[in-house]
Parts: sequence; C-alpha cells; structure tokens
Amino acid sequence: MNMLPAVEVSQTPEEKFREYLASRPKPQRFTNQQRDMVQYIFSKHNHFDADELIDEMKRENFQVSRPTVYRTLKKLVDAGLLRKINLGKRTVYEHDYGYAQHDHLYCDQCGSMIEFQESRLDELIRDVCQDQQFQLGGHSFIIRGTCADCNRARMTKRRLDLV
Amino acid sequence: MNMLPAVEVSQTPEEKFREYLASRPKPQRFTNQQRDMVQYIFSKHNHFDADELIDEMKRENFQVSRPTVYRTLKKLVDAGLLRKINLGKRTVYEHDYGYAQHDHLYCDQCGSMIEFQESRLDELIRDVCQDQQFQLGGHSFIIRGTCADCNRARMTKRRLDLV
DNA sequence: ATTCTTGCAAAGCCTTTGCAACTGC
DNA sequence: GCAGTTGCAAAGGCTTTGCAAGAAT
Repeated sequence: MNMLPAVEVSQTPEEKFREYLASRPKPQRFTNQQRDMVQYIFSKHNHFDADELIDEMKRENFQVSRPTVYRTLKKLVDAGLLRKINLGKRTVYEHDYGYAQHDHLYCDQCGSMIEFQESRLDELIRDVCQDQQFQLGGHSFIIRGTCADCNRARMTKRRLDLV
Repeated sequence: MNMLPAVEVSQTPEEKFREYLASRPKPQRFTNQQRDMVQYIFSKHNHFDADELIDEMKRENFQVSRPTVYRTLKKLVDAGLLRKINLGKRTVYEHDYGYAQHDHLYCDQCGSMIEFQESRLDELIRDVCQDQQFQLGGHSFIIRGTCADCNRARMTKRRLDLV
C-alpha cells in the first residue's frame, strides 16, 4: 500500500478513545478487550473487515468475541478512530485518526485498495453542496477497476495464451 | 427529484433487454414477469430497492416472487439497464439506460437522493487512474449530509424550540 | 454497589439456492 | 421437447440482540 502523510496527533488512539468513552452522556467503560482491539488495530496500517480482525487476533491469542468486536468497531467509528468503507461485497475499516483524508481505488481482481489524495475533490464537493444548499456530512468515493499489478499479470497471461 | 437531461436511445428498455438476453452465450428467455418488471421500472424514474419494487408491483396486482425479482434485477444490471447503488443500509437501483451519467447527494435525514453532474469529476478520475496506472472500471461517489428541505425543517424546529 | 460490558445462543435482515413444476422458444 | 425460468422453502452470510454472568468505576 502506498503511504500517505501521517497527520500530527497529540493523543494516542487509546487516549482518544478513552476520552470519547468518558465524554458520552452516559459514560462508558474502557475494557481489556477494547484496549487490545485498539492496540492491535493501530499497530498496523491496513484495511480489514470484522472477520479478518477476529481471525487475526485469535491467531495471536487475544480473547475476542464476535459480538463484542462488532460493538467495539461501532464505537471506534463513532469516536472518529476508524472509518467504515462499504465495498458492496465486503465492509472494511481503516484508520481515520492520525491519518490524512483520502479516497480509494479498489481493484476488482485482487481486492487491494490504493489510497490517493486529490484536493480538487474537496473543492468539487463544496461547490456541489453550495449549489444544492446541501449541508455536507461526508462522502464516499471509490474508483473501481484493475490495478497496475493485475493489469501486468493479465497482459502477460494474454501474451502466453497467444503462443 | 431534479431531472437531468435524458439521453437519446434508439431502443426501448424492453428491446435492449431482449437483445441482451438473446446475445448471451446461452441464450436466455424473456418471460412475462421480466416484461412486467421492465415496464414497471421504466414507467417511473426513481430510486428503489428490491423490497419496494416487490411491494409496489404486488399492490398493482402484478405477479412477482422475491427470488425472481432478485434474479431479474441482476440481469437488468448486467444488461446495462439499471445501476446498483450501495447506500450502506440500503441497496437501491436506478435507471442507467437512457439516462445521463451522474452522481448523488444522499440526505441522511429523509433518505432522498439528489442527482448532480460534474464534468470535473471525470477529469479527476482520469487523472488519478493515469497516475496509478489503474484501468478504470467505474466509480461510486456519494455525498452524504442534510438536504435543503430537511435543513429548513431543522432551522424552523430550532426556532420553535427556543420560544 | 451500581451500571456497563461480555459472550452465548438465537434472531434478524437481505439475498441466494436446490429442486420440482412450468413455460418460452 | 429441450433448456431456461419460476416459486417455494430452506439455507447463507453478515450483523445485531436478549439475557444472565462478569467486570469497571
């Protein structure tokens, strides 16, 4: 995955999450499983779905249960630590906190997600909202197709097929 | 819904669908239920999900079964008559054939979808794909937020609450 | 102590599928 | 008549929930 610039943050993800929990109308508790999840998720920068997270964490002997993972992921999204991306077939999560605003190219062949930044997009979104008197909440933007690697693989295969 | 320019098409949706069916590796059949669905769907221009379509068609005494609706919707998407839009909570379909390329603003409050066209978006997409040597397949772009109507309603409510 | 979180099993929701009866071509 | 379509019931995949036991504050 090509890396985008990190963003300066003054709190660790865990601190930010605790702050979020504490600031709820009904203060919520910070549990061991939640701590493990936050630490695990922010120890690597990648896109993952609920199942992958559960499998990987179990493989590393963390104690995680499916319902709790779903419940915690929802809180992490609310807290602004994660962003949820709906891919149609799959729903994946990625870091939101401490990471630059960006969008994705999604490869239909290999499933990889390539991140990109485009300042023109923000401008465009602002203009459209202005036009329609629409109060912007957010956006989802995914460009689908075939990534460079898969394209190369295809080309090669096609060449071989012709022989 | 604000209307975008229609596009010139030489075939009716039904004709186009029959052509698609006939051109399959294993030619497929055009049935009464499929005809009803195509006619019903293209008799109005709106966004709908599978359930809404079934309910409405049943209400008008068309005979439709859930599995067949799903099977036919898939074919209509393949045939290029419909476009499938994943809204996270809901999956909706809209006319693709005979209708200008566009994207959507989605109101979180009332669920309405406002269509818009932005030529700058195509340019941007082309540039990003160029950069990444990515072969474009398509894109999904949804701007979320609160539409003008809902915003007005909220304003009014807020004013009333203050009295 | 109180109140929130957990984990199991079960339910929900939307979508797909196996299969026998049916129907377009 | 053959091959594809239909509709029922059932299964699937992912996500959520009721509730009793357990943990955080």
